[in-house]
Amino acid sequence: MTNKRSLSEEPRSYHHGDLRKALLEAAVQLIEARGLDAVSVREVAKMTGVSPGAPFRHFATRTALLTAVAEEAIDRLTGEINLSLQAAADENPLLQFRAIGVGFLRWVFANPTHFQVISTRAVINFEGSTLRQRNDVIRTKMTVLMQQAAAAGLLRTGDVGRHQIAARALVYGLGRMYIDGQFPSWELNEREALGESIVILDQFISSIRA
Amino acid sequence: MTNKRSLSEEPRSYHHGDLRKALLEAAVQLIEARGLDAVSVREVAKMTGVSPGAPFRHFATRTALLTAVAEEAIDRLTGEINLSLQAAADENPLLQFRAIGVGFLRWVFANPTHFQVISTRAVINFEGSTLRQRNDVIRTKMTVLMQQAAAAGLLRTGDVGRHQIAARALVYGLGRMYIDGQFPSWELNEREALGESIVILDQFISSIRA
DNA sequence: ACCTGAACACCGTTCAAGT
DNA sequence: ACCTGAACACCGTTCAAGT
Repeated sequence: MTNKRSLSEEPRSYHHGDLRKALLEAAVQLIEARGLDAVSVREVAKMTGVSPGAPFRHFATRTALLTAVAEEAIDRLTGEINLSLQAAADENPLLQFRAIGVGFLRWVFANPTHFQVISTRAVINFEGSTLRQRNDVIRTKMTVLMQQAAAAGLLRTGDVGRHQIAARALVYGLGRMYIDGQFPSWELNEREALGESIVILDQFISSIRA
Repeated sequence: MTNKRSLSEEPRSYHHGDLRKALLEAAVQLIEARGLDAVSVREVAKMTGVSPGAPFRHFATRTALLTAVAEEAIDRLTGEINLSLQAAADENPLLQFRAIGVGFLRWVFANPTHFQVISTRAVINFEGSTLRQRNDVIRTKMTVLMQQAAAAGLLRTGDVGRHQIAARALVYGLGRMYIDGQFPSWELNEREALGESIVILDQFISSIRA
């Protein structure tokens, strides 16, 4: 808040100190308030008090702006998953694997619009960013835990790699069904949705457990 | 093709005979060729050879146009599922339930952009259309089959309703992961994706079978 | 170095006027 | 009844010009 403006003047000039950051914050606000489609570079510029062309000094395209939002978002998602993993640090590998799913679901249901930004490829530049690598960190953890679970004889039958994809598709599907508005169809209101989703995950975990 | 134009004239006038249909076809072409975001009412009008305002005589908004596309799409999806169900007519309820999933996956992997139109609520008017009812037809079938499977002692433990949601979330998640470009992460190329997805579904079905 | 503000080629949507 | 074509208020993006 208190930076480069040399003296006590109104914040009316074109010095934000950190326009980049201000633009990202405005974009997040706009997503939260009016949805992903409502995010226009011009509106974000207006909210930040700069001219329509100014954001392009910091983000080459609208996609680049939203990709930056997605990178922030995936960091927070990873954080939530790590919290959940820590809380399960003393459990067996299968329950740690489950904890990843729980962390994912918690974050998605608490931050639906951020999940939308991460998961909707049309709106971000997944490859030309750090998103793939950040995603891979989580996936690698899942793989390791699944293999440990198999090695420890915790799993029933079936292919381990496919159990892993199934688990991923299950929680991803639950999250997408939520943001795609498919839960009302299933006679679940949104308040129960997270709890139900965790129960469903647990039932899946049970069904693959030895 | 041969209708209201009274005599042999160039099709240059504003009589398409069925402009509504022509607009829908153009929209589908555009989605197929350049993706959902590329669908603008103006472009669809241009492809059909009419003025920018003409489509609004048939579809009140861009959303209404895409909702009509979605209604067509869900009919084809239902058709594919029914085909799959017929092929499994002699099987037990659990395998018929599986057949719904297989039909869904087949259709999604063959028509990814149509699936995107159906599933992306932001772009269509789900409630103000017949989409919910058409969706309910399939869901009701799933519910009936699941209950029959339970009654016939075909299921292992767990809550039947939750197995049903899990199955739905699993195939929905696989479909969305596909159109969201998440399969490369899982070291699956797109050609193998359908086959793998069916194997994963089968593994899930196995895990809930008695 | 960073931002302004005009400009360009697009949008969705409306509506008087034409046939 | 159905379509045209101009108009309005928006877009994303570029770029000379200002500070």
